[in-house]
Parts: sequence; structure tokens; C-alpha cells
Amino acid sequence: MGIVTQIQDAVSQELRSLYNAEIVSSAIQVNETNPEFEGEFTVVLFSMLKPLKKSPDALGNELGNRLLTGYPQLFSGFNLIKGFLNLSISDSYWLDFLSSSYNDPLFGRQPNNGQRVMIEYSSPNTNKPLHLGHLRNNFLGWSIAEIYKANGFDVVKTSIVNDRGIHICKSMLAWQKFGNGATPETAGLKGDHLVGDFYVMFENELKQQTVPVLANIMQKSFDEFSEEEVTKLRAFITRLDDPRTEDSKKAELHDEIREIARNHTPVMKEVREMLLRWEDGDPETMALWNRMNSWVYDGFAVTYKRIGSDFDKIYYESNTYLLGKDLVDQGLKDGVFFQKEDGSVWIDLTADGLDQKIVRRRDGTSVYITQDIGLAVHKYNEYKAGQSIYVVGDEQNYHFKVLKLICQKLGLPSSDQIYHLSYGMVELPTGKMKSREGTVVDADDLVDEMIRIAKAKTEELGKTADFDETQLAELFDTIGLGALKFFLLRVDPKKRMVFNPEESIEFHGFTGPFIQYSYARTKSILRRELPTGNFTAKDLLPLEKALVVEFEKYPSILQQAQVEMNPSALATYVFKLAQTFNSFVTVHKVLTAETPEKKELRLQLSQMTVNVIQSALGILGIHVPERM
RNA sequence: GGUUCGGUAGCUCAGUUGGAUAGAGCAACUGCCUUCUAAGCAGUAGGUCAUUGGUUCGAAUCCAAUCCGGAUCACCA
Repeated sequence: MGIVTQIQDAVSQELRSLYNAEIVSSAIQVNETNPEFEGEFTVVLFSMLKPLKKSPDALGNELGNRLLTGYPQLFSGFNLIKGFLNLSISDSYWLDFLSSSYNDPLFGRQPNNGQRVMIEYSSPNTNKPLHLGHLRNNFLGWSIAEIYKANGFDVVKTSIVNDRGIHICKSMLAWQKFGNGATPETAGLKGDHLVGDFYVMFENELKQQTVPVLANIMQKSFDEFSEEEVTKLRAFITRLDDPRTEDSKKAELHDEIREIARNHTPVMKEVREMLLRWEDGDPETMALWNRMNSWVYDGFAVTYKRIGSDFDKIYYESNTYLLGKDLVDQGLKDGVFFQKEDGSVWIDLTADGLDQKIVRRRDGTSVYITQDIGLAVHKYNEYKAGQSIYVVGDEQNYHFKVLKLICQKLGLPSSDQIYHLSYGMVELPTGKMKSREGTVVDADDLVDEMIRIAKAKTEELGKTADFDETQLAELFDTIGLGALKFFLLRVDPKKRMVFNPEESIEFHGFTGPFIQYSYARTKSILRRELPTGNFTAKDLLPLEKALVVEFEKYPSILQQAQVEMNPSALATYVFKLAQTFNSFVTVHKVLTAETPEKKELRLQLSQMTVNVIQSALGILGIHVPERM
């Protein structure tokens, strides 16, 4: 049981025996004591004053004395400042805690609780390589999975690969047109990059072909457009010509018009025809699709291996996109859905503050949301997970709100436990990344760059003269990826973040390498000598105590990270711990301590520092170096 | 426009169910390497917590309004 809980229980107990008052222990406010005052924990008394009809001084003194006499093994003193009861914890409590925990590499982790959770993340498209946004997603998803495992959950990591649809056909068509039979081998490129290059080629071709179509539109020649489109276009143009229209609005209108124009280019017609052939199972199209996808998977495998992402189960959209169709019929029967005159099927969510949402097109094909409902059921049938977490960017907030609501209305199992872990976009100083325009930070390039910087910095410091090639390569990997992962995980997931390639990656301060360095330094002490448990210290100096206090928080931080689904809590914590250890170790000698008792104590502190750092960084997916 | 998320130091971010004088890192400036690793430590400076009003013993935190920024509001995924 954590120290805060123990204090709460003790206070609750004493309030009962002193005043016959019932205050549940969880309602008692226990904070860390402000550094300027004596003590480690503070009971905030204000909320109790009224119900107990006590003055702050009277209540504080009575309660403080009772705690002191009733729990001598826990408390060593108290002081009272206004309504704050500052409690000092006895050194023997901290020392007992340390000696029973320092050698436990699993400290902070919970035993299995029998609950299963599915975590879906990464979910790439097979028409382009992974980029910086995917990295945030992968690091988050992987780390959330580890956080759940540490808290005793049984975790199934999944990914849904978006391997079909019009965007895939774009790469395929470009390869047919411009590829000259290129393969990853002949091009000397990773498969995912090769396919991505063709996607960009398609977009360039499309851009060129859009120009004349756009010109026609602006001259109001609407021969090839549907009635609906013509109406829209006329309206847009009228507003564009209106001098009162704001410039920002004009840009939006231009985008709308361009979007329509794009659909009327010859290449878009070709690509739509290709999609139809795919859906018909045309052998030649399927063969090309399979071939190009396999290139992409080979490429992804390399990247995933480098960044340490893995999955227990991978779903492919080409296998799952027809799921959910039966559910539409079921929902119609149950009156959850309704049908419009044209035959399309909808759900009305206006009562829940949302709109009407289509679940089946009039031609009978299903839409994105229907596939997701089907997949949710499929996943449940396969794994019976009580909770299902989707790590997906915040631009899909609306989609997941709708998904959960529909699942609930259909009465699907565990639909109350669908959770969208929504994270913010990673932006560049120049603005948003757009794959269409090629302004993305490629994942492989970024990892290369990080490792290159790690190498340069390490060589500059010159501490690794005796490392061999393999050791060096491993070290650069550890540091480079450690810096990158920590950088992307230290921020609250739901906040969008700016990534400046020039400045963002630091190796000093609140960074992965700082913590790795603290670990390596501590390890160098423990390489010389390990704690034995043979001597028992009697008291703690302030910096020694600060470390133990920090250790004691670890289990509750792990728990908090799970409840909030927030790895950044762990990142902040482990940084603080490393900082505390560094302060301690620059002031106090470990191996040449004043007495054998102090030496043993400090070796235990070092051992536990190493254990907790390794554990916390491990959960963030960051490795630790023995030396750096 | 509707919905929704955000706005904290020059920059990047913490800040627990409302608690004491709002904290880190970077950048700037001072010191500290015959010492278990200076990728470190100690220190200085830097704030109208977007604005206004409210709730109360107490508000960065809760409520309302306003301003600014993002996302979204497809028979795309």
C-alpha cells in the first residue's frame, strides 16, 4: 500500500475515534509538502473544519498528536501552518521500504488482474512509407500497451492495414504508366519508398491534368459535369467574384473547386476503373496489387523492427471491408437504422447532438464506419477483450464518437469500453505535413538522422574508445532512438506538437539521453560494487530521503499513466528521478562513503535508481546503455 | 456557422479530486572537472496562467461570456 493511502487511512481512522466523524479516506487531501516547510506530506484541513466545527489550530494539533502517538513507525513529527498539517515520515519507514524494494526489478508492476484489453495502433496505408506522424502513433500505442501490461492487464496489440481503396490504385496506376517495370531491387529502394514515390508521381500527374479542367470551369464551360456539380460550381464562382468575400474564404472556395476538377481528369477516371477491376477480382490487377503490397510490407517490416513496434494480430482491410454489412440488416430490423427512399441506410444521431450518418450507400456498398463496426465485432469475437483502445489522430474524433455510439445502440458487447486515444498532429515549423505535397518527414530518414547525430555527439565526447563496431552501432541506436521516442512521448498525447528538425532534438535536459546518461553513470558505480544487505543505516540525509520518496511514487505513477492513458506522466517522472539522483551523486560519495552503513544505503539507492529507470524507460520503449 | 480540443516564462512543455510564494528543460548570464562518467551539478534572470465577470476560506484548475488558434461537420478512408 502506498504511503499516501496509509496516511489517508490513518487520518480517517483518527477522525473517527477523536470526533466520531466519518470521512472516507480517499476524500482526505494529502499533498506533498511544499519544500520550504518541514515534512514530506501535508494533510489539508480546510474542508474538514466546518463539519467538525473546529478551528485549524485545534484540529491540527489534536490530529497531529494522535497520528504521532498512534503510528510511531510511520510518523516522526508534525508542524502546523494555517490549515496545513505537515507530517514528517520517520526515517525507519523509508529505510524499511528501501531495503525491501531495492532489489526488485519488477517494483511498481501489478500482478495479473485477468482483464484483457485490445490496443489498435499504427494502422498504415500501403501507398506510402511511414512518416513522423506514424512514429508518434507507434510510440504511443506501443507504450500504452506496456503501461497496461505493467498494471496487470492482458494486452493484445493490433493493427489494421489499410491495403485497399482508391489511394492504393493511384500508386499502382503510376507504376504501370511510369514505372518501366521497376522493383525495389532494380531501383535500390525500400519497397515502401518505391511505392510512395509512385504515389507522388500520380499526384504530380494529377496536378498537371487538373490545370486545364480548372481553366474550363473558370470559363464556365461545364460540359462534363453532373447537374449537382454544376450547381455547386456556379455558386462557388459567384462567391469568388463577390468583392465582399474574404481572402481566406476565397482560398477555401478555390480548394472546393479544385477538388471537383481533380475528379474530372483522365487519370482519375483511369484510377476509378482500376478500383472497379480490383473489386471484380481481375487477375492482372490483383497480381499487381499483391506484388506492390508485398514490397510495402517488406519495407514496413524493416522500419517496425528498427523502431521496436510489433503486433500480436494484424488485420487487413482487404479482408475486413465487407464486415459489418450484416449488422446493417440487423440494425434495420431493430429500428436502430432507417432507410431513405433511394435505398441508402442511415442512423439518426441528432438526439445525441450529432448528425445523421450514412451506414450503407444506395448501391449497397458499405462505408468506412460500417467496416469499423464490423471489425469491432470481429475483434471482440476473436479476443473477447473487455476494453478496446484505438490510437488514432484527433482528426477522427467525430468518427470514433459516432462509432462508439452506433455500437452502443446496436447493443454490441463491450461497446461502452471503446476508447479513442486521440492524439494531436505533429506539425513542422513550416506548418502541417501533407503527403500529397511531399512535405512529410519520413520515418526512416528521421531515424537515420537521429542515429547520425547520436554518433556525432558520442564521438565528440570521446568516451567510447574501447567500444567495438557492434557495441558502437548498438549505442548510437539506443541514444538516437531514445532521444526521438522520449521527445515524442514526453508531451501529453492529446496536444499537438511542433517538431523542428533543427532544434527539437536535444541531448541535454529533459531528454532521453539525459536519463540514459544518468543510468550509465549509476551503472558504473554498481559495476564496482553491489549492495549486500549486510549493513543497516539509521538515518537519511535530505538528498537520500528525496530519492526514496521518489521511488515510492513509482507504482502510483504507473497506475496514473494507465488510467489517463498517458505515457508522458511516466516520462516526467523518470526525468525527475534521474535529476534527483544526479543531485544526490554529485554531493555524496557512494563507494567511499563515511561509514559502511552509508555505503550500503547508497548502493541500495543506486541499485533502485537503476531498476526504476530501466523499468520506466523500458515501458516507454527506450533502451538503456551500460556505458555512454 | 454547429461541435470539439487547446491558449501557462523569449521557445518547448509540466502543473493531480480547487490548496501554501505557479514549476522543468532549452536559449541568456555566473560558478564547479587531480574526484563513483561535466550528455552532469549549483546559481542568476525571465510570469497580467488569453481577457472579463462569477462561485468560496482559497481559482492556472470549476462556471459563464468574449478573443485567438487547431480539428471536424463526405454516399473518402
